[in-house]
Amino acid sequence: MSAGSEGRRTTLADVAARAGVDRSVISRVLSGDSRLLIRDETRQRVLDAVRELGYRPNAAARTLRTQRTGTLGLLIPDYANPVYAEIIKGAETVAAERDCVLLTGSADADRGLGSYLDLLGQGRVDGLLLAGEMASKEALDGLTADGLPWLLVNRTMRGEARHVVLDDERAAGLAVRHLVELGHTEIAHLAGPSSSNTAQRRARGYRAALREHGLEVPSSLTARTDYSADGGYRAMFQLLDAQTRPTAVFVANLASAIGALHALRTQGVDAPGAMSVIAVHDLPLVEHISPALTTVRMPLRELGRRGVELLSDLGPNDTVKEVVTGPMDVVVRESTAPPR
Amino acid sequence: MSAGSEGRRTTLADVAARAGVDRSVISRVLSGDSRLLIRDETRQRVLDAVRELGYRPNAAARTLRTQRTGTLGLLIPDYANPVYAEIIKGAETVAAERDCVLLTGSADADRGLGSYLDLLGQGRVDGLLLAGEMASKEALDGLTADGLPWLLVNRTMRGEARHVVLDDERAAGLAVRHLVELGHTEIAHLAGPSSSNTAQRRARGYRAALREHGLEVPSSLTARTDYSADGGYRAMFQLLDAQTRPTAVFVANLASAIGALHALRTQGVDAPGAMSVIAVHDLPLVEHISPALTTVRMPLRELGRRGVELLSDLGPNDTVKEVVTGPMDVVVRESTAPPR
DNA sequence: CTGAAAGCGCTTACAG
DNA sequence: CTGAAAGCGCTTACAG
Repeated sequence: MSAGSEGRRTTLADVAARAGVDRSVISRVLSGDSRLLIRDETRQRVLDAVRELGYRPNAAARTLRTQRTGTLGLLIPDYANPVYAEIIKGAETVAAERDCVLLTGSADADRGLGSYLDLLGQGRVDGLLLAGEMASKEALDGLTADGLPWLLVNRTMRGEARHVVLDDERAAGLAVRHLVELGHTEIAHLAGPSSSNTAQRRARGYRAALREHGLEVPSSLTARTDYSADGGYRAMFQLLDAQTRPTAVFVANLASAIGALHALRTQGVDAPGAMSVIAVHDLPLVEHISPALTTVRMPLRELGRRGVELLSDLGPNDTVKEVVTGPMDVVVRESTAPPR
Repeated sequence: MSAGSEGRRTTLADVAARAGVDRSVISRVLSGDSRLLIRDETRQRVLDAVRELGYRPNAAARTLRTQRTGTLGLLIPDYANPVYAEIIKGAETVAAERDCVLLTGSADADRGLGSYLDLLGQGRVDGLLLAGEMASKEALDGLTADGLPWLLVNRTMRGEARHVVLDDERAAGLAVRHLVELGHTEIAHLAGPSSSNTAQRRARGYRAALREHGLEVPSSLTARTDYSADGGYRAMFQLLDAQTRPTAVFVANLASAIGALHALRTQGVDAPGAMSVIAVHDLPLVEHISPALTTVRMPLRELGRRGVELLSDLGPNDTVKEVVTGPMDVVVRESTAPPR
């Protein structure tokens, strides 16, 4: 299919020669230029030549000329976190619908936003989605100064009005309500790291929901996890040592909940008999552990979708603050039950 | 830091004007051209101007000129599969070391290699890593015809000599040996999908290891999973219904093993008392489920690393077949024990 | 020691 | 209806 021997790719000039027209005509036919007046016969010759030669426009040349790359960047902290897997999927789907490439990369403490940007150089992406905690305010202002649109995904930042997030307060509220409706009054929170934006919002939602239901909010009922299973394991031990032991715990993420269940087993505390457990986020796996975990399912794909949609229409100096309103529901399984 | 008001980015011409030299001099200073003879004083003026203006080369222009993008593509079937998360991490690390961007994307039944390539257009990547089963032989030959180097990662393909894989046969052998050393003689296999390359190699390794230890290889002791937890759950039920119930099972991947443990609980079969379970791959999570899963830890990061290393040095017509020789070991936890 | 010039492959305003 | 020309921002062989 491709022209002759490998080595040189087909360019517009090749197609033009074959179709017997100027390069510019090929370009306009392919871009669907409406102001182009062309005989059907000529158009057909052009399209045939394109097909026969397997022509595909050179991305670098097009970008250099148009100053648009057709690429968006997505920076995440960790591929191993299934939360980001879902966000990526949603984002890729919309990007593909819009004939746009999504360039996903990871950054962490070692390799932060700065090193990612060094790699990207200038003009590799038309905009940047930043999911997670790795970007400093200075770095973001640097992006703005460079004229590169960016958008925070799944986090907010003081003094920056460019984010799309989920309703983490509401998720916490749903979890607490589920536990209250089961009859629980001593409801603990296994909170994520205080530096994490989602953790802050889930903790805030937890406290608000307790108050709303007329319950006290003793600080002894909150323990911290770093969002890992190990962290959840250790934090659950803390809760079990508290003055008054809770009968239920709202856990800020899945991995911590799995660690928490482990701690309960270790200590011979029956779940859900002596301790109900509900966590934010859902995965097929949690149906298969014991007890199967009750969760609050979050619209993560929708979050990724909206991220790309908003970023596509965002100028470098625009602002946007959006809370995704996708479906969010409590998936009741075995790990929650009335207190006994 | 960036020059003046946002809108136009700094180009070589801006830097040249500031430093009072020709654009070509700036370019050669930055690229470290050894044949460039330049006074220290001039060099310093150039570097100062670069720094003061925050100049970064335009990627598209450089690519158009050099025909190199400094970008490698990595195509995976599914971000939610932690196996690929590890491969990506290894690949990104090496790519960053080599000042190269890794563009990761996913393709599946709906959006296959073809649509990914359509998005990439021409000249977006210097090479392509393909991890998983989504590429047909025709598509690969198309890449070769286009002069684009590619490499299969974690899979082989008949008639194509361009892959880097793990030693799945050896992993299966280690698992079987662990079970044999515990005293098991009725060892089943919960195999991955017959279409999957890794699944085939693990199944082959399983059979070879049984024979090596002088054990029979009855086909009734193999059941199929689609690599999901649900699949493992269903497949375990099949094994439990077999004529002679095995005392141990070697499971082809983690998710299936978690489903299999669930099936055992459901049927009241004690693990490891009545059934030992060992699976390929390892994750922090499996330490926290009950029973904590015995696994064969695979050098997935090393696989990603080698993928990028090999691809970087690969011409479009070269061949390479490599088995990664990273550390691979049995992590003994609670799910395996002597038969009772 | 440094500069002028060509050209990578496109797109698009303009000319006829 | 179609073509000629300029120019996006680099790199590099060549000239002096």
